[in-house]
Amino acid sequence: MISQNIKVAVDAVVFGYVERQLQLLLIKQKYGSEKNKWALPGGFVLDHEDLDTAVTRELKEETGITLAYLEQLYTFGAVKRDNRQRVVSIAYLGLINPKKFKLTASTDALEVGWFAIDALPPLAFDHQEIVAKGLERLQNKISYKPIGFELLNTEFPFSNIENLYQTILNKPIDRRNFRKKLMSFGILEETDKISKPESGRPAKLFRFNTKKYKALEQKGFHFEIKFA
Amino acid sequence: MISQNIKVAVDAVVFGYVERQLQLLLIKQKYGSEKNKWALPGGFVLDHEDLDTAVTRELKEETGITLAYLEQLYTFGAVKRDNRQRVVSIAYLGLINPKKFKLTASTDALEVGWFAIDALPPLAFDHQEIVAKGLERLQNKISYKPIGFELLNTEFPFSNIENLYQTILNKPIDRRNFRKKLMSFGILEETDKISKPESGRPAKLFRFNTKKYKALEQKGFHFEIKFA
DNA sequence: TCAAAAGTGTTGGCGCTACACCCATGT
DNA sequence: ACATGGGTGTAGCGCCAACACTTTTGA
Repeated sequence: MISQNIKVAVDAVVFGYVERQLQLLLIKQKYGSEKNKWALPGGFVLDHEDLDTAVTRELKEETGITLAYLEQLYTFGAVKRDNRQRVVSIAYLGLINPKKFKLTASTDALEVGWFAIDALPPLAFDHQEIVAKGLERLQNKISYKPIGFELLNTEFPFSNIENLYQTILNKPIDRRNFRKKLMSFGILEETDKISKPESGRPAKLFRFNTKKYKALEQKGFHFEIKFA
Repeated sequence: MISQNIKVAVDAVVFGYVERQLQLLLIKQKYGSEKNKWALPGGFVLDHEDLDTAVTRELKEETGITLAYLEQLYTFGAVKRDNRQRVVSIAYLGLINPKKFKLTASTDALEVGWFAIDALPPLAFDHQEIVAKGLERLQNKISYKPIGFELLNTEFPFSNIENLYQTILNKPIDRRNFRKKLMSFGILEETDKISKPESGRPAKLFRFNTKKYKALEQKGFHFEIKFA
C-alpha cells in the first residue's frame, strides 16, 4: 500500500439561536500554532470510529453538547490549510437550542462559548471559510426543509419562528404571508398555553406535529420569502 | 501529534449522456480484494496535492478524461467500507460529454468503460452507495442550476436537452412547457444550422449564451417539471 | 402517403404578493 | 392612555399546468 501522511479530522459548525441572534459554538485552542485562537470544535478521527461518531464524540468532549440535528457539510482538504501537517477535515453542520445544554469546557480546560455570527473573533486555520460554507448551507436549507425548529424550545410563540427566519435569511419577511404559509403545512400545533411576554400582548404557544414534520422532510417545503 | 492510520482517497462519479442514456464511467480493478470488480475511478491523495487536483489527476491517469464540470459530492468514511484498511474517500461529481474524449485505460492496463446507469455491473466497496448519492445530487441540481449542458455537444437540437432532462429526472415532461420555460431564461441561442436527423423533420441547432449562463448559475433556475 | 420528430398558443386556476388595522396585555 | 408585540383577510396578478394539431423531411 502507498505511503501517505495525511491526517483526518472532523469539525463542527454548530448554530444556536438566542434572543434574535444566530450564534456559533466555538472553543479556544489551547495548543499548537494557533494557540489562543478560537476555533470550531472538532479533532482527529479515531482509527475505528465512523465520521459522524467522531464529531459527536468531539463535541461532547469539548463542549458538553449533544446535537439535535447533524449533517455532513463539506470536506476541506487544501494542502496549506494547516501548516504543521496535512489535515483533511470533514466539516459537519449542527443545530441545537443552546438553552438545552450547559457548556462545559473539556478536561483540557479549553474555553467554550457562543458567539454572535456577525461578531466572530478571528478564527484558527481556515475555519472562517468553513463557517461561511455552513452559513450558506443553513440559509439554503431552511428554505426548503423544515429544519430550524431544532433551534427553538419545544413550545414557542409564533414570533420565534418568524424572527428566526428573518435572522437566518437576513431579510425582512411579511408576517402575514409567512404565517399563512407555514401554518398551511400543518406542522405546527396550537397548545393551550399562552406566553407571558415582557411586554405586549401574550401569544399562543405552538408545538410541532412530528408526523407531518417527518412527511415534509421528505417532500420538501418551499419558501421564497419576499422583502417587506 | 496523535497516531492515526487512515488513508485519504478520492473517487469520481462521472456521468455522461449518450443516445438517450445516462452513463457512468467505471474502471476495472486490477489489484486488491476487489480485483476484477468494476469501480469508480479514483485513488489515494498525494501528500502535497489538493483534493480536486487529486481527482483530476486520477481521472486523467486512469481514463484519459478531463472533466467539464466537477464538484465535491460527499465524503464516505464508514469504518468498514474497505476491509483491508481504513479509507476515507471524498467523492466528486463530474459531468462530461463522452464523445469529446477517447477512453484510454491507464498504463496499468485497467479496463475502462461507460455503463448505462440502469444496467451497472456489481461495484466494488461501497461504490454503489456513492453512485446513488451522485445520481440524487445530479437530479436535484439539474432542477435548479443550468448544469447538464456540459453533457451535450456545443451545438445541439432542442430535443437533446429535452431528452436529457427526461432521462435524468426519469419522468416524462411536457415538451411545450419545458421549451417555453427554458427559452425564457435566454440561455439558448439559435444558430443558423440545421440538424440532419436519421428520421423526422430537421431541427434548428442551439448553442449556449455563456453570459446568461453564468448569470443564471448564480441566481438559480427553477424547474419543477410535471408529469405528462 | 406514411412514419418520425419538430414546432407552436391559449386558457383556467392556483398561489403568491401586497397591504393596514385592531387586539390584549403591562406600565 | 400609551407602548409593545400579537393576530388577522382580501384582491389582483402572474405563472404554471393542461392540452393537440400542423409542419418538414426521408423512405
